Parts: sequence; structure tokens; C-alpha cells
Amino acid sequence: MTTEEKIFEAAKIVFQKKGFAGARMQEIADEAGINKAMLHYCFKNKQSLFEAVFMKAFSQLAPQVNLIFSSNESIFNKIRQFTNSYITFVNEHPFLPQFIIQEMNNNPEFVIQFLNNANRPNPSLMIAQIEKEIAAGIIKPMPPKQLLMDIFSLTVFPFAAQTMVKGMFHISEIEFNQMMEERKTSIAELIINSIKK
Amino acid sequence: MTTEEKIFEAAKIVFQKKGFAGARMQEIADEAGINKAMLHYCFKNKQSLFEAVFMKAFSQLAPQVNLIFSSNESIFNKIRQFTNSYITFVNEHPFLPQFIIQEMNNNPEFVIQFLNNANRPNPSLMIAQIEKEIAAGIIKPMPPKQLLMDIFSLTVFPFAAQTMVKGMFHISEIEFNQMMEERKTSIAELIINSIKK
DNA sequence: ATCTTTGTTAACCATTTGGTTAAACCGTTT
DNA sequence: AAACGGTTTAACCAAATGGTTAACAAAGAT
Repeated sequence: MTTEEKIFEAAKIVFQKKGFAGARMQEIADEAGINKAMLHYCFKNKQSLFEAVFMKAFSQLAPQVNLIFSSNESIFNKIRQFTNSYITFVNEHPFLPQFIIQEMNNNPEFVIQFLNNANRPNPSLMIAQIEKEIAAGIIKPMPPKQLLMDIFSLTVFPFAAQTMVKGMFHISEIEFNQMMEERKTSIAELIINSIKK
Repeated sequence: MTTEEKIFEAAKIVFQKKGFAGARMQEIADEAGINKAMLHYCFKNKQSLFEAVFMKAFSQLAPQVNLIFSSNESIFNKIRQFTNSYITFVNEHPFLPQFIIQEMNNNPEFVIQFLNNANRPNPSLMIAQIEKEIAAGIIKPMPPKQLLMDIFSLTVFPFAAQTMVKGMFHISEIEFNQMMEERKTSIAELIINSIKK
């Protein structure tokens, strides 16, 4: 692993744990096991190091979302694929959703950047498909954006609110993961049942 | 409004916008229109000012959650009441959910404090009721915690991920609020439909 | 061998930031 | 009006923090 990679991995850990404002350059250096000056040798400054980490995180997650938006499957199968693949992915990167949501709320200017990102989540195709399937009488009439919001909510929220969920239900990491495993299919069936005519 | 109240309100605004680490005492003082030294005259330090704000926020939100947990209604009516009253409440405090989730993730030690809070959300009664109604054949068999997670996810997530949702759907504040208004009933019916035998 | 480029570090610097202090302000009491 | 108490402020301070510098090491290139 090159020094730059070591720094990047360390920055990922620290930024995801503390957020942009809470992260300390020294802590990142310690985590990477190198001198603080190296951070500025490899990356311009805190901001650009953060942006590198954030954009990488986002561009890992975005394609997962686009799976549901642009495949040729029926709505039902898209939903099944999405909940499954999204939860599988996030299980291996459990801090990504809360990290992205938090930093987007704190630095709304990022929203502009991510809207220009090449593989940004683009819901318009999916919305069109929903409208078509409603018109065809396959699913019940409903605002497409609400359906998308339902899917995202059920899938993403438990990860975003992980700490609180674990605390409130008194469950361990392992039990939490088991619940998420169950949700891979239960969420999809919940949604499908509710929209199927 | 007393000076202490002015400070508290200003702190609420700044902490909710920037988080604990991102907030600056000077910015809070400016927002309150008073001298920085007054902050330390009224509150011991940044940490204790933050805790006051956070605990107030939490103790405003927690009772809303307990509505669903401890009333004597049927599950169906509890769900209807909860989605409605929670969304109504959060519409007037739109930053509370993301604030609480964010700071809980960043300072997990708060989870301990909030678990000792008198009016903490305590799901055990609700879980017992769900189990009873399953046994009675009123609702379909399912893990009670999953049902609670579904309810929370659908209700809280759109607020917690507000900035991203607005950005992805290209919707304004007003359209967002309209969507949330619709969700007051649509979420409840979605859940009820899915669990009703 | 030595020159050059790249990688790495310890020490340093400027600014920001949370927090303090001592004096001023102001309404109330005497 | 003088003394007193709580309130408010300008100026100040020490520590933390992001960032820089200049020296040093390692590895190729000539």
C-alpha cells in the first residue's frame, strides 16, 4: 500500500467517525502511521482530502442506487434487486450512508457537486416506469416519488440511525446485522405487497 | 426573552446547522446578538451548552415517540396516530431528527445518557402488544422490532436525509412539505395493509 | 561517485478557538 | 447620592489546529 493510499484509508476512517469538522489532521496522520506533513505533500489541504474521501464514498454508493433506476426489469424485480444489493453493499461499508447524509446536511454545497457527478442517482427513468405501470394497471396509483422515498427509507434509515437503533432496541452489532439480513427480502415484499393490484 | 433564552435559541440554530464540532462559540454569540463572554456567564462551556440544547431537543422528540409505545389503542390506531403526530411535530422542528441522529453517531456516549433519560423511548410495551396481536391472529407473524423499524424508517428518514432527498428529486422546501403532509396518512396505510391479516 | 528527483520528517508558524479577566453598566437599596 | 448586586462588554490568554519550511534520506539517472 502506497503512502497516499495509507493516508486515504486513514482519512476515510477518521472522517467517517468524526465528520469533516470533528476530524483532526494529526489524528489522520497517526491513523496512517506517518508524519502530518505528508498529508499536505500528498493532498493539498484538509478540504481536498475530505473531498477525495467523500467523492469516493459517494461514487461507490451511487451505482448501487442506479441499479434500481436503470435496469430493464419489472418494478417488482427492481425493488427486490435493490434492497438486496444495497444492504449487501452497505453491510461491508456500514458508515457510508450516515457519512454521506451528515456531510450533505452540513455542507449543502456538496449537493451541487453530486448533482453534476457522472453517475449521480437519476430517478427520472424509474419515475417514468412507475407511471407506466400504474397506467397499465399493474400497480396501484400513487405518487412515484413517494414510492421511491419508501424504498430508500426502509433500506437506508436503519444504517443511518444505527447507533440510536442499537441503543433503543438494546441489540448488539451481530443482532443488528441479522436484522439487516432479514430486511433484504422483507422490505421488498412489504413494498411489493403494498403496491401490487 | 431573557439573555439565557436568547443564547439557548441561538445555540440551537447553530448546533443544528453545523453540529457540535462545526459550531463556533463566536457564531452563537453573534446569532444571539450578545458578547461571547456571556455564553460562559450563562453556561459553563461549549460542552454544557451543547448538552442543554441536545437534551432539550431529545426530550421534545421522545414523548412523540412514546405516544406510539404506551397508549391503549389498537396497533392500527397507534400507527396512524404516530405517523400523523410525529410528522406534524417534526414539520415545526425540521432539523431535530438529523441533529439527534448525527450527534448520537458522533458521540456514542450520549446513547448512554439518553437511555437513562426518564422519558426515553421504551419499545418493550409496544413489542409485547405486537406479539399479543400476532398470537391473536389480528396481524401477520413478523419480528416486532422489524415492524418498529419499518415505522421509524418511513417516518424519520425523509427528514434526516432532507438535503439529499430535495437534491435528488429536484424539489423545493414547499414541495417537500407537501410530500410529508401526504405521508402522514400514506405511511400508516402502507404499514397497516402489510401487517393486516 | 555524484547529481537529481521523490519521499519523509522535526520543528516551526499563523490563525482560530474556547475560555478568562477586569472593568464598566445599570437598576435597586439604603 | 453612595454603595451594592447582578449583568454585559472589550481586551486578553493559552491551547489547539491547519499548514509551511528546511533539512534529511532513499533511490534512480548520468
